[in-house]
Amino acid sequence: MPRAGLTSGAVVDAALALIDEEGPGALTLAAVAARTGVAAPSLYKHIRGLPELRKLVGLRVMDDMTERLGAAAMGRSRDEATAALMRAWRSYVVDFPHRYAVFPDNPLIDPELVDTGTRLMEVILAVLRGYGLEGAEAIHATRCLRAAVHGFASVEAAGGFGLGENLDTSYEMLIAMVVSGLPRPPTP
Amino acid sequence: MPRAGLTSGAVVDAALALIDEEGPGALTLAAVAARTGVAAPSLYKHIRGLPELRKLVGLRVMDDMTERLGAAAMGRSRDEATAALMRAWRSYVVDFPHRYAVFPDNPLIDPELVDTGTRLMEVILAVLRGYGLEGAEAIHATRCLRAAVHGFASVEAAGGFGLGENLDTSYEMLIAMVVSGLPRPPTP
DNA sequence: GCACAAAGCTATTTGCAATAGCTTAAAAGC
DNA sequence: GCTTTTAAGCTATTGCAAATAGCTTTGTGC
Repeated sequence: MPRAGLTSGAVVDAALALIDEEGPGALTLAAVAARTGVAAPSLYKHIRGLPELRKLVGLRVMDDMTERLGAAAMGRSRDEATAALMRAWRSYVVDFPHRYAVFPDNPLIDPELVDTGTRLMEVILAVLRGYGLEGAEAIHATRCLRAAVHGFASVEAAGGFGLGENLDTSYEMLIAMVVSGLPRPPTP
Repeated sequence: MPRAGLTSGAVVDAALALIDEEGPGALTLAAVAARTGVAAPSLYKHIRGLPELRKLVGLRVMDDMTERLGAAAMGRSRDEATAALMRAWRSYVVDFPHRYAVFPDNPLIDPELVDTGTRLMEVILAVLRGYGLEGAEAIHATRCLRAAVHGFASVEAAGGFGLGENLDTSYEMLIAMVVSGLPRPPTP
């Protein structure tokens, strides 16, 4: 029997493809094994089990988002940067609706996620530093931005907005809310 | 063997107690059966299966929240009502953190949830009507409010806010953002 | 060319949801 | 007050997916 040449990265790839195609509920070891052309127990040579696979998938999603958000904020500052960041966040959800559902719940608590989660949070903090926000005020503002953006994204990813009104319009209103609601220390 | 005298309501009660005590992951038919003093297959006399039980639990959570939110908004209007509504929403999460995690993803899409979901949405719409908001603008504003409030609540319920800063302060900032960002037609 | 680590396999166990089909408690009718 | 019937409960069984144990094979390094 020829060797499949799997790596844990390839297992995560297959898991993501599965999630994209059939939703988070389709992520089973049996399905991943079938897709990678291997028997289910063989996966344990690369991952410790389903919980770890979920964690690895979550890490990949966070990394991808960090890259996108960083690119969007790059070269902009203040309101421009905030709006670009928020639009990039949602665009990830629009591009990969199922993937967003496996975004880890508490990346800042779980020790195995805290590094990656912090890196993502740093992108937000960097944008807010453009307003001169530091310390506690920056934390509160980050939480507000995160809550608004994640709330919209998670509802949209779940298909939870019922009525037919344009979602872009709603989101632009949310962006305006956040932007105008950020504390504004005097510009020197 | 004495009869347990179960009803579907009692099954949902047991499910909620389990979720409160051990988290959403602990909701299994086996556990519910043990708690109600009945063999697992007996539960099927009252519920169609685990998916239905989850749905019933979700409905109860939505109903409870609707009651709380309605009571909070009662007798207030405009900014007062909006702030009270938002505080009541979060207070539910603080009181029942695990329960919030089983709040249905898309209550406005699923035909079996749409009535209850609409009733909840009506509470928000009623508050926004106090600003003279109608039609599309009311929909967009409702989505923003919902996104902000649900985003904060779901992150907090999952224990996802890492740093030690005071959460009440963060939330008051979010309330201020939303309140000041709502469209304001001229008061007659 | 051989030794050994790693990648793969089959077989098995465990936990839970779900179905089938039987038994008996309790309420409704006479 | 006895019978009839409905529905609440049971045990036994099936099916599925994760996980573990232990064997086999492939490929690399010496």
